[in-house]
Amino acid sequence: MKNQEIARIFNEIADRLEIKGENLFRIRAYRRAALNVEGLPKNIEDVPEKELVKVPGIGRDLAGKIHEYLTSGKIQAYEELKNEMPKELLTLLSVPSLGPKTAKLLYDTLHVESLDELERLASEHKLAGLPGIKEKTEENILKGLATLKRGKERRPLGRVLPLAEDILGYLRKHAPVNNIDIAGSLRRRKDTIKDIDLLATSDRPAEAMKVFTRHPEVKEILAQGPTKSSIIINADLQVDLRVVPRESYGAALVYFTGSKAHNIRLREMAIRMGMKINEYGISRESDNRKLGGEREDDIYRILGLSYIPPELREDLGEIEAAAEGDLPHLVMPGDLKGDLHVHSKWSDGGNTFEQLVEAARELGYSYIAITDHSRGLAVAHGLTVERLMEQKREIQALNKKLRGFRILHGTEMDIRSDGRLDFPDSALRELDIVVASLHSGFRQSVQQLTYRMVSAMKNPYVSIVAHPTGRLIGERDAYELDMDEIFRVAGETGTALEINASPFRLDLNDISVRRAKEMGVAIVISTDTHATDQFGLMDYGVSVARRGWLEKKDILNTLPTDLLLKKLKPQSRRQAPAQSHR
DNA sequence: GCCGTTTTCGGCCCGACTGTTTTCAGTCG
Repeated sequence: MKNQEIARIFNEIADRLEIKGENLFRIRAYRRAALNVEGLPKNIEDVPEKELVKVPGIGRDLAGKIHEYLTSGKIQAYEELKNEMPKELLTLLSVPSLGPKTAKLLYDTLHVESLDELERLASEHKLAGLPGIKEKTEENILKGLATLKRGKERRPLGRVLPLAEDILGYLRKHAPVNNIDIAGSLRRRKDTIKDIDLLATSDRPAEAMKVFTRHPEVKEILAQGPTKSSIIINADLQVDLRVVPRESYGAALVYFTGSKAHNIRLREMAIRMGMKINEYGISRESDNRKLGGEREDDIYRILGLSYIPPELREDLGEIEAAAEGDLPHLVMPGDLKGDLHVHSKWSDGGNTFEQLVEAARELGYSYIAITDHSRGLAVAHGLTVERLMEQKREIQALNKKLRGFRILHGTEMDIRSDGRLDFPDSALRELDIVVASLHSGFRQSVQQLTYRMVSAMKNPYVSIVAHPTGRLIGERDAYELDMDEIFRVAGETGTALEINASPFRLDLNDISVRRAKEMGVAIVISTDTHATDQFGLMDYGVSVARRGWLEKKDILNTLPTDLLLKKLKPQSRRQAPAQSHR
């Protein structure tokens, strides 16, 4: 998949141009193009050269550069840029408070090109005296370096959201705020989060800020003004609070929810229509008359757009769709009728069937699939065929006692490193549902890994592939897979792909989900629950689905039990299986 | 470098805060 490679190159070109002090709009053009190429729901290699200019933010020049890269593997202009300054210099931009101007200044005057050098010079006070730099700036650079070292990586959504909700609760209780909400990428439910943005209205903003900066978890106050303050909490996470007048709350929510690219598009639209948008509202340019801004919907309505849910606000086609009235009706948490990936005490889960059923019923589900590990996964007490059949009898007996609820009997079957499956077809035939997944050989070649997945999907009994790319956020990258081939075979064989809702997986991710939908692949959202309290993770999976533009109808486990079983492969269980695949 | 209901030139989102500044530049979101 070249989309990411091209996006990375465009971003690096933007970084380099920024340090060179090039035209800011040219730089922005590269960044916007990078975003759009990365978020493109298609493999860029499949886009004909002439169609490239139809991608938003791609004009004749960038289309040429993309074509050049796809055909020759290089971009001449990029190669030339690379010769102008060392790559390490770009790492300076990752230091908070240090931007392109300072990076250029440091490089030009002191030839600083690495973080180590920067740290040495700053701590020896060799920077003070340069134009615009004094002691305080040195201090801030050292602080920024420390922040960077602590690992200011983006954190998994599932780690950050609970922290944000705690702070929100605290402020609701102790600060004089009227409205208060989470904004930023957290509200858009991105899978990783850099900081927490909060937005509030208050009759006593100064006091609200005081309460905020005295939160018991505050480690450091970065900035404190009458309308905006920033703190670092003990979890080493930045939290910003912004206070706006009540009549501006909606406009400010749009503004601080972002994304930046989405906002820029909205503003450009407004300008074309003779209006202006800022965080205080939307107004007419000619006489400055304010047209709206108290409610978020005002902004979209006045621009002639339908309301765009936060998860879609990435400038990846949602504005065009909203203008056409073509936005998807995104799936909602309440649409899910059951969970199709659940572990019990029989393998590495913590609960009995009865406990799992009780917890699932409390969520309003009408089914769960018990999918304990297969024998190959000995560390997780994988089941042998005999145990699997014993489990089947127990589930059948329990199902007879249940009213309005059904346990589906399944397995999370290991796909072995040579592509063979861990259970024979004669065993799989006995199950309601077969979830297949990889647990080993992650470093194999793209061809071998793809072959294993494809082999599994071609088996007539394999209904779902779980956590298809194997990524663990912040710990392990996705396997090297030919995703287009995976999607193609999934569509062809009617195998569903899973959005694993564990916040450390969220796999498939948003971009893949959207691609999968384009290619006609059915999706399920499952929690991979190992203990009853993990059923609640489903909402994270729903967030991914929403960011991937999925509607209720795109997701199999929004169906009632009978329809689900009809849609799941194999569609007719009584038919004799085709020649089994090994 | 992109883009067009001001369309092939001349615009391009906008404001808060900080630190360095006598009025503003840099960074951030």
